[in-house]
Amino acid sequence: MAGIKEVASRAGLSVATVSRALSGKSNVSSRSRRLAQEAAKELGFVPSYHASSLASGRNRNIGLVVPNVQRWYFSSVLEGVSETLLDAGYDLTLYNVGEQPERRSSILNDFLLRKRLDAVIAVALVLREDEIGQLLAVHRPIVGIGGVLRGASTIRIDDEGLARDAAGHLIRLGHTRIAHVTGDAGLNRDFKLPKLRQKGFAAAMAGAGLPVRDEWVVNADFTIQGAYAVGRRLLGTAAERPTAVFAASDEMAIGIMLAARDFGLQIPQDLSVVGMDGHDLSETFGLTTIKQDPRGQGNLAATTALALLNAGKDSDGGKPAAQVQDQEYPTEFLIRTSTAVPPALN
Amino acid sequence: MAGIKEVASRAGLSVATVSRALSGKSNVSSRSRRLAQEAAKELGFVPSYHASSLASGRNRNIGLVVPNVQRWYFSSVLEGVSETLLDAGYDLTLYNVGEQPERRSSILNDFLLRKRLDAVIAVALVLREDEIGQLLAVHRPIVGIGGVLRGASTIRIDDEGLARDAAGHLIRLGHTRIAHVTGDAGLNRDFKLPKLRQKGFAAAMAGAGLPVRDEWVVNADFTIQGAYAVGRRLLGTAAERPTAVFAASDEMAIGIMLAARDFGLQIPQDLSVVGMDGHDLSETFGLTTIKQDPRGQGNLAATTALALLNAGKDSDGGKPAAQVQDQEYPTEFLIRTSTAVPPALN
DNA sequence: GATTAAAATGAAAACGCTTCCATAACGTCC
DNA sequence: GGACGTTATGGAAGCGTTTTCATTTTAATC
Repeated sequence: MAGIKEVASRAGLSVATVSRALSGKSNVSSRSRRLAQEAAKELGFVPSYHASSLASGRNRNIGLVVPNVQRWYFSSVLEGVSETLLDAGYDLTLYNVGEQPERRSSILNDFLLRKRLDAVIAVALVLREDEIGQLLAVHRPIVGIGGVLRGASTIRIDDEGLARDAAGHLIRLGHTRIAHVTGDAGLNRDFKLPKLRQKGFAAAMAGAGLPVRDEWVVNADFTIQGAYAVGRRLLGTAAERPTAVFAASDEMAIGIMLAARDFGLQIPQDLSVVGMDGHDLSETFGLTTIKQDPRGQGNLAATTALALLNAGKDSDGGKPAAQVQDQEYPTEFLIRTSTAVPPALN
Repeated sequence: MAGIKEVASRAGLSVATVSRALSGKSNVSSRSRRLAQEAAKELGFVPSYHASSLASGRNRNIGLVVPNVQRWYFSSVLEGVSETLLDAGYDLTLYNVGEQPERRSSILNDFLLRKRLDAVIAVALVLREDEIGQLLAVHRPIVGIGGVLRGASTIRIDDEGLARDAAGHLIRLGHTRIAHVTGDAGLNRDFKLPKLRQKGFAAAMAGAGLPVRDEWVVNADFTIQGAYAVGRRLLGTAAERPTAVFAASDEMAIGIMLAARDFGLQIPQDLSVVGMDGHDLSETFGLTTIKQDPRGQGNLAATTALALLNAGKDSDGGKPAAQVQDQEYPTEFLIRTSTAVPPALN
C-alpha cells in the first residue's frame, strides 16, 4: 500500500506538492504535476479516503434516506441520485429506513450526524424540526423530495392539485360514481402524499357536487397486490359498483385493472381507471395517468445537493451561492385507453 | 462540535479511557464507563467517523454492487443487505453500476479500492480475476450473490438445475410445444444467469426428446413490458402456438400472461406458464414458480461478509475463523394455478 | 540588473480519533 | 504485610492526508 510519501520521494517532490498536484489544485507547475501523476500511477497510489476526509473536512459522500427501495417510485429516485452522484465522483450511502419509525431516529443519530455525510437527501420523509435543526447545525445541506422540509431545499410535485386534475378528468367524462384507492396503513405516519392526493380527490368531487362515499375510499398500501385484493371487494358486488376508479398510484391502478378483468369488466367500457406517477408498466396497461419523472427528480436532487455544497465552500466566491429553494418538478397528463365515458352514457 | 477531549475533561478521565469506554472495550471500570457515557451524552458527542476509521483501520462500511436497482430481485437483495447491515451498525455504500461496463471498472478503481470499504458484496456480477485479486490483496472480503467468484464466498441457487425442474414440470404435464422467454440483450455480458436457465431449459427438453425451436426461445430483458411485447408476437399467430411457456423470471412470466389474456387465451386451459424467482406479484397471478428469497440472500450475504471481517480480525482468536465458502440457498417449487395439462389432452 | 509581484515549493501543524506501552491501583494468596 | 498477578488508567505515538505559512524560485517591469 503505497502512501503519498512514497509517491513524493519517487517523484522527487515534497508531500505537499504531490497532494496539490493530484487533487488538481492550482499553483503547481505542470512539470511537477506530471511527475506526481506518473509516480502515483506507477505505484498504484490511491489516496486514503479517511485520511483525506479527516484532513480536508470533506467527505464526497451523500446520504439518501428512503422509506422502501422496493417501490418503483423510490427505486427510480434512487437510480437517479446514484447516477449523478457517481458521475460527480461522490459516494452514495443508502438508508432504507423501512416502515419502522424507531429505526429512523437511530439512523439519524448514529449515522447522519456522524460527520460522515456532506449532505442528506430525504425522500418522502418528514423530518421533525429538531432533526432538521441538528443537520443544519452541522452545516449539512438537506434536500427533500416529495415532502416539504422547512429550511431545506425541496423538489416536489403538486400532489393535491394533480390529484384534483386526475379525478377531474373522470368527472368531465361524466362519471359520478368514482372510487378512490389510497394507501395509508402501516406506512410511515410522516408520509403525507396519500393524504394530499386524497384531498385533491375530495376537492374535485366537492367541486362537482359529487358525494365521496366512504366505502369507496379504500386502502391498498400502494401495491399492485393490495389494490388487486381491494379491487375484488370493490368490484365484486355487482349491485352498485363504481364506474370509475382514481388510484393514488399506478401500481394500485394496475391492481384494480387486474381485478376488473377477473370479473369480466372491460376497461374502459365498463370501468374507467386513472392512476398517478407514470410507472414503467402504465403504458403496457394503457393506463391514463399523470406522469412524473422520479429518476429526473433524483438527478435534480443530487445536483441541488452538490450545488449547495459548493455554495457553502466558496460562500463569498465568484458564482452566486446556491439558495435553499422549493422546486416544482414538471409533470405530464397522459390520456391513454383506460378512461372513457361511463357505461350509462355509452 | 464537541470532541473526545471535551468529553474527557468533563468526565475527569483521560482521552484514552473515554475512547475505550465509549467503544465498549474491556478493561474499563464500570464507574469510568458511566462517567464517560454521561459526559458524552451531555455534550452530544458523536465520534468522528473518519478519525475513528483512520486510527483504527476499520470502516464499518460495506459496498454493494448491483446491476440495476429497479429490478425486483436486486432491490430485494438490497433490502436484505441493508437491513442486516443497519442492524449491525454498518453503513451501506451502494453502487448501481447499470448496464455500462466502463462505469463498473471506474467504480472499482475509484471507489472500491480507496480503502474505504471493509468488504464488497457483488450481485450477479462476474468480476475479472485481476479485479478479485486486487480486492483480496487489500484484504477486503468479497461475497458474491448469484454468480460464482473464484476466491470469494458465494451465495447462489442452482439456476440450471432449477430451470430444468421448472421446464420438467411442464413436460411431465404433457406439454411438448414449450417456449422459453429469456433475457440477454443489452445486459451486462457478465450476467450469466439467463444462460444458465436457458441451459436448464434445453437440458429438460433434450432429456424428454423434445426439440427446442429457435423461434420459441425469445428475449424479453427480464421485464414485464418486454415479455408482454414478446408475448404478443409469440401468441398472436394462432397457427402454431406453444401450449406452455417457461419464463426465466416471474416478471417475464407475468408479461406473457398479460399478453395471453389480450388474445382471450385462458390460463392454464389454453396456455400454461411457469416462471422463476417468486416475485411478490406471482401469487396474485397464480403463477407457478420456483421461489427464491432474495431478501434472505441479502441478509445472508451481509452476515457472511461481517463474519469474514471478524475472522480477519482475530484470525488466531477463539472462534474458528469464517471460511470462504459456497452456499446454496434453499428454494421452493410452488405449483399454483398457471399450469395444467395441455389443451389437446384436456 | 535591480525591484517587485506572482507562482511554486516544502516543513510542519493540524484533522480527531485508537491503541500501544508504561505505570498505577487493586485484589489475592501465602 | 509483602509478593504477585490482574485490571484500570493516562501519555503519547501513530493513522495518511490536506493546508497553512514561510520561503524560494520564476516571471515581469523599468
